[in-house]
Amino acid sequence: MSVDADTKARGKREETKASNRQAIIDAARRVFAELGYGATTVRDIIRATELASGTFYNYFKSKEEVFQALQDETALRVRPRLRAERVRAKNFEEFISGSFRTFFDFVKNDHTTFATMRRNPEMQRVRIDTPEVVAGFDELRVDLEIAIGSGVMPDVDPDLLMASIVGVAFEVANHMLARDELSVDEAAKFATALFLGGVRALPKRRRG
Amino acid sequence: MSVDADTKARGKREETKASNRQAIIDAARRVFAELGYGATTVRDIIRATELASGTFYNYFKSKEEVFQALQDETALRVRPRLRAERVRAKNFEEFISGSFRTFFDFVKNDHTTFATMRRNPEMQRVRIDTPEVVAGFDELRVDLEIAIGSGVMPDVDPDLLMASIVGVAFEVANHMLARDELSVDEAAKFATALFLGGVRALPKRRRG
Amino acid sequence: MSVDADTKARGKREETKASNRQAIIDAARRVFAELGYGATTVRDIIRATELASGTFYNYFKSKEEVFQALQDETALRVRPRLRAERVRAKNFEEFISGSFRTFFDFVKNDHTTFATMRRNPEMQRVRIDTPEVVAGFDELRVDLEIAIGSGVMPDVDPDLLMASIVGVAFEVANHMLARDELSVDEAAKFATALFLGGVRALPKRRRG
Amino acid sequence: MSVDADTKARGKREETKASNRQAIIDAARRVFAELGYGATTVRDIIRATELASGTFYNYFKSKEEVFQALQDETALRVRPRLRAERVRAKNFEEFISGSFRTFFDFVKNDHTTFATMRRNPEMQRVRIDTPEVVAGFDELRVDLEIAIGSGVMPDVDPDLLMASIVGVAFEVANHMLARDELSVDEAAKFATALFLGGVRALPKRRRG
DNA sequence: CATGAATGAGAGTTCATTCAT
DNA sequence: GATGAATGAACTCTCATTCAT
Repeated sequence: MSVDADTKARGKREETKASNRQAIIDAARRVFAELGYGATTVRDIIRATELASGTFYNYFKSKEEVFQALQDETALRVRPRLRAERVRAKNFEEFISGSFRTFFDFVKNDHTTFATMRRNPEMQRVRIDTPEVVAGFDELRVDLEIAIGSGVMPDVDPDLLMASIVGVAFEVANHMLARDELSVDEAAKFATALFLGGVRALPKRRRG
Repeated sequence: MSVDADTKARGKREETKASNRQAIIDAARRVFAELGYGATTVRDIIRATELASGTFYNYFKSKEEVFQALQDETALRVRPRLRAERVRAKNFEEFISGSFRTFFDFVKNDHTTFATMRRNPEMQRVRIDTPEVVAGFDELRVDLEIAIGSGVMPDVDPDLLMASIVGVAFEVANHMLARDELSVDEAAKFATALFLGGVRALPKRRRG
Repeated sequence: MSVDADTKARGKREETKASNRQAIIDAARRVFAELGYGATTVRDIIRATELASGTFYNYFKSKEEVFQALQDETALRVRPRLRAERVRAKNFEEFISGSFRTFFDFVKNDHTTFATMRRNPEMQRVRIDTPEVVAGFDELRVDLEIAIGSGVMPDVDPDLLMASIVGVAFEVANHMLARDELSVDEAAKFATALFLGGVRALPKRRRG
Repeated sequence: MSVDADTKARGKREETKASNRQAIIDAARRVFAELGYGATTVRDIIRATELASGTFYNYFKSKEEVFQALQDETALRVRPRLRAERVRAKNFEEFISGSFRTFFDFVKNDHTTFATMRRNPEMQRVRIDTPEVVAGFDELRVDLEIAIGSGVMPDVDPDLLMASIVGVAFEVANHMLARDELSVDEAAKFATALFLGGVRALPKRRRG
């Protein structure tokens, strides 16, 4: 067998492998969105693929692991966009406005993923933040600290500001999905105005 | 056996009946806080009481139901306080500041319940909102609408404002629990300032 | 409900409980005998009872545990008989002869149990000694030591003598079951003669 | 590439083929010794080699088959030694003494194999005799019959004598491994004396 | 012939729920 | 109304085996 053939063989194998992994993640995304995290079983996920039950375990150890992979994948898809937006920002308004607009845009267009975080059959809203998601929060906090350091923003508590932005982002996104007539633009304008007006009024940090 | 004893016995029994229900709820609160909602089983809950497994079903139909009862109990404990605070408010500042202060105060002192929303064994943050909790959000929205109607507050979108308040409240509460040195007072001051400053800047509602 | 009724209720319950446990052990005995230890699954055992699958786990944690219970039950049934025989013995001949006869008798009449130790579908012989069985070996060793101490038997190594008796007992029993024409009496006579003749020739113990 | 290299490659390949089989058997021996027969899976065995899972099936059909191959290999290593010892024997004493000594010697020095028969995770002793091992027993029986035929030994039941010898051999070997201070020599002396003394006392065979 | 991912039967086990006591 | 064992559907996961590469 020539090197070429070998390479091709390897290529085919790894291709299948990657596509199977993706198939499982995609199925998981759909099923989580439909049933909610708690009610979903590993069986539900494989049933939603064309793979055999055992195959799931070649890729993930458990429901938790595939969920995490799913959240991480999502986070890794949004985070660069958000970062780019913040880096490009020339002032605080652009920083805030770009962030919210990008996030709401993503939520509107990647409905399924975000829905996972929201619904289950018992009508309870569930939100789970995986480490990768939390890392995205952290990135925001760091950028806020930089903005404070460079004088673009007043010296407020970056932790609490980050928390507030995240809280507003998720809750408003939720309402946007629930109320169809609310556009990305309106949602972003609302959240941006709240923070532009609010930040000026925030207490300056104690120096510890 | 005297009539007194009989009466006492009857009284005792009804007391037991009520206290069994409470015992289950209390056990559920502890177990949910320890294991997280998803990992908790009905068995775990009864094991944490002195009752037999069958007894559970004299009071609740399922894990979902007891969880709901638990959340409802909590919500019913906070909601009147929050309502009272808002009713007593003579202006928008008192409205906002009283709400946040009351909520953060509750979170700090009723740690366990709020923890349920945060912990699970995989270090992920989980938040579940039951209908009763959502009803509390609704109450806030209604009060916001009243405040807008009476001119105490500018005519902003009450849905989005409510969502923002809720988002900030939960996220900042989370940070308060994570960062021990952050006091209820500081947290409340931060959130209050954000909204006092922010609301003025919010876009006025379109008339539809 | 009167105390009587209470007692009766309790009685019925515990009766069922005990009989279920016994039903599982009996089924296990049959199934192990037929399939051998290795090939037997917990499911095979419950299928051989009229109980539901989950019920098994109210009584035993695993195949190992039920097997042990089974072996122990057996050992506890034979050991007293063997002990009685040895205690009744007025000399070494009666000691040995009574032991072998009792053991072979038991094997012949409790065919099923002993078979468990012998066959599995791959034609391999399997023997598993649980702690309770080993305890029976120990009892024999202690009785041998007593016999040596009282001068009834020469001062040979009781460990090795016990091991030899056990080895001969199991192997000869095996052959007795394989060869139908071999009677308990013949088997016992053979083994007894071997040890009566052999013990005299054994090396005396080194004094350490 | 020269003819030499080609030849070498071919030789290497066949060598590999043979050595793969041996590698599997060796791995099986180690794994069985560690986990016991029942708990060992084919996966455990291949994991203990450097081969891929599919490769296993080029050499063996199942766990049973590799176990059998392993036992056979072992039996084939001991049986010729035992046979040689018995053939060389000039009288009954040498016959018996040589057999036990050889067996105990083997057990002491090939610890691992014998351990398979003894250990399992639950502290129970397990003994499994494969057909090849049983064939070794048979060889002994045939040699006993020859010895009887040639008048070297009294006319006792060769089946039962063989069974007794095997029983004593395995049990005493077990004790030898458990009690470190017991030497091969002492064990062999004990077993030999038992049978030398015992055989004289054994009942003569009925003529059927 | 080696590889190692896919397969899917089936083992072990859990658990909400029922129901005789 | 309390009890707790029985139930059995359904889940998680393993593993021998196959087969495309």
